[in-house]
Amino acid sequence: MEELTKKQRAILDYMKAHVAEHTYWPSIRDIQAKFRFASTNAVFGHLQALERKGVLQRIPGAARAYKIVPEVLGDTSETVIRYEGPGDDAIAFESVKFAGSIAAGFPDYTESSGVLDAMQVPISASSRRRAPEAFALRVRGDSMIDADINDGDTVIIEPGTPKHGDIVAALIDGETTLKRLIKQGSKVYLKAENQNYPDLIPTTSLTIQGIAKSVMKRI
Amino acid sequence: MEELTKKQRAILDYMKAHVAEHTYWPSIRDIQAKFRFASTNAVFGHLQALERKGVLQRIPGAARAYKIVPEVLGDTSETVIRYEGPGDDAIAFESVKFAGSIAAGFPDYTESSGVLDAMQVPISASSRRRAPEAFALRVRGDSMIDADINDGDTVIIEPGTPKHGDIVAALIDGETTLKRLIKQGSKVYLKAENQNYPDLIPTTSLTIQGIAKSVMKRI
DNA sequence: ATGTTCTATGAAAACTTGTTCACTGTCAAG
DNA sequence: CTTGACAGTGAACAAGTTTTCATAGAACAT
Repeated sequence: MEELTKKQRAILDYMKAHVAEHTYWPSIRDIQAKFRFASTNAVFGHLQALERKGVLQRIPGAARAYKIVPEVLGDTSETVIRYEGPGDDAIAFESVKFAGSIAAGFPDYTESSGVLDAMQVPISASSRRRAPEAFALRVRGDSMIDADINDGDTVIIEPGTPKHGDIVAALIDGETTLKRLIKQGSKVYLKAENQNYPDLIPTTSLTIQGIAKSVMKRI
Repeated sequence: MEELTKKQRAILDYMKAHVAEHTYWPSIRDIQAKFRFASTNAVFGHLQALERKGVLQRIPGAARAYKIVPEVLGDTSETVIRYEGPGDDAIAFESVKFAGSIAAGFPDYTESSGVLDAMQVPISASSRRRAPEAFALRVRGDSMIDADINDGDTVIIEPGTPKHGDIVAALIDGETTLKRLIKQGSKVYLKAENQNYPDLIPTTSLTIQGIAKSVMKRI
C-alpha cells in the first residue's frame, strides 16, 4: 500500500469524520471550504490520489458518494500485531456515581458481598445536561430478564419524569427495585419483565429514583 | 408520531438498506427507479412526508444527504410520584474516554442522531488497575449481532493481549473494526459474528487497539 | 355534490456537484 | 539545466440532483 501524504490523510480523515457526524459524505466543495482551497480541482486531485492509492473508492458521477475500501490482502504466513490506543479524537467526560445494587425481582436482601465493584457509567451528552445526577446500579435477580436485563448487569439510572413503559428504579419497602412502569388512567403499576412473576404490582405511593436508560453487560 | 404509510415505510427502509450496502444515500432517482415511479416528484412527495412525520431529515439542496431521526415517544402526562436520588453510599469514579465510533461490518452510516453522543463508560475496578487507558466506542453496523453487539451499542475497549476468541477492536486501513480474533498457529484471522458475512478475514498486518470487555445498550 | 388530502404524472427550472481544461509554481532527481 | 511528479489556481462545462409548477384521479369526509 502506497503511503498517503499528510494532506491526503487529513482529507480522508475529514471525510470519515464528516460521515460520522452528518451521516452523509461531504461534497468536493465542502472539502474545499474546510481546507481553504481556492479551487475545487485541488480536492479533485487529492481524491484521485486517494483512489489510486486504494484507500477510497469514488462512484463516478454520483454526488457525495464514496466507499472506504477495506483491506484486501492475500493470506500470508505470519501476522504482525501492533498495539495502539484510541485516536486523539478521544474525549474525556465526567464521571457518574455508582450507587450500589438494585433488586430486580422479589426483594432480595442477600446483598452478596458488601464489596461492590466500583464502576463508571455512561451517560449520553444530551441527557447529561438534564440529568447531572445520574447514577449506576448493579442488578440482582431476574425479574427483568424478558427485557434483557440480567443478574450482574449494570443499569444507568437518570432522573426524569417516567413515561408509560419506561423501566424505572422504584423504592418499594425501602428497597430499590427495577420494574417497568405501567400507567392506566390515574393508576400506576409496576410490572416485572418475567413470565414467572406476578403481572402487575399495584402501587398507591411510589418513590421513583429515576429511569433506567442504559444497561451494561460484561462480554 | 404519525403513522407511516406502507410505501413511506418501504422507501425509508430502502434508503436505510441502500446506505448500509453502499455507504452513501440513494438519490431521488435511485429511489424512483427502485419503485418504478414515472416521476421523481412522486419520490419527492414521499420524502417530504417522511420529513413531516419526523422520521427523516433532509438537507435542503444537498445531494444524497439525509439523516435518520431517532424515534421519540410522546406521552408526557403527569403522575404523582416522588423523586429521590441514589443513597449516600454512592461513590464517584474516574471517567473514560469516548473515542468515536467503530465499524462492525459494512460501514453503516445511518447513525440515528448524526451527532455522536458523548458517553461515559463503565470500567470495573479490578480491570481498571490494569487498564487505565480504556476507552469506549460506538458500534456501527451489524457484523457482531450474533455476539449480541448491535448497531448503536457502545463497547468498552481495554488494552491487553487478546486471547483466541476475544472480541477486539482492530485497526484496518485506518478504520477501527470490531471482530472476533481467531488464532490458528501463527496465523491470525478476524471473524465477524454474523452468518451473512465472510467467515474469516485473513490479515498480514494488524493493529489491535484493545479487547472489548463490556457492551452498553440503550434501553 | 363538494372540498380536501393523498398519490401520482410530466415537464422544466434551478441549483449542486463532479469533471475537464489551461496554466503556474515548487521541488527533487537525473 | 531539464525533466517529471506533485500541488495548486481559476474558470468553465456537463451531468447529476433537488425542487417547483401545473395537472389529475382516487379515496374520503363534510
